[in-house]
Amino acid sequence: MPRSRPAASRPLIDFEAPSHEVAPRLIGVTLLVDGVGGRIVETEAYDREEPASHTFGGQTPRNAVMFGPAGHAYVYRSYGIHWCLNFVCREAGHGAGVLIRAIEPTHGLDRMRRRRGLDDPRLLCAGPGRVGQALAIDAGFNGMALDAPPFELVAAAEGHPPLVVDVGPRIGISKAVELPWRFGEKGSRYLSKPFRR
DNA sequence: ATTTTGATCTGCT
DNA sequence: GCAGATCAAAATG
Repeated sequence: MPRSRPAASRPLIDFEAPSHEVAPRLIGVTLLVDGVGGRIVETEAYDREEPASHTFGGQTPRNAVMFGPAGHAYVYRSYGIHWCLNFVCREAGHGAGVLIRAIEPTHGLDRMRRRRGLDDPRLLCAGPGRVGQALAIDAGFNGMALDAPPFELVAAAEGHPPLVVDVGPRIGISKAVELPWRFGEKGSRYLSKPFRR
């Protein structure tokens, strides 16, 4: 009698899917970089077909990784200051990804506090630039595979009550504002901004 | 409580 | 030149 296949033998997330489908599935998943991180509580989807995406105008040196295979990290510099982390989605050549916007810190709080120069856990990873600083992301992570160290993704534990995902418009963009491609854990105190309705 | 400003990178016009 | 998938400190009401 074959026993059921261990969950670890199957990829945790199918990144070869549209980013607006991958983004909500990432909510509740634990993201660790060198053992530091926590539960993803906020994401945004971006896609080549849509003008808010870095890939909208085609491939450039900066966004080249997003045109590569899914399941890799796309890291970009935001406003000249911050490093932001994305997960590449869809088939190679498409140009789609999910921006990691906020994390509920659970692992390596001390290291995150040192990197951020802050104590309040609610401010450690509440925003894409803050996530980058807390996890010590920089250009060297661009293009790295997400299924190998230093990255680690851990499935969400089944919660009681079960996890509910809020949906809304993306933040900080001026084009394609109508797309409801921001996702977050309902009621989380670790979001970059609350969800309205 | 809301607005402004500085940080100063990347790609487009 | 300038706008942008941002954040924090400073100025202002």
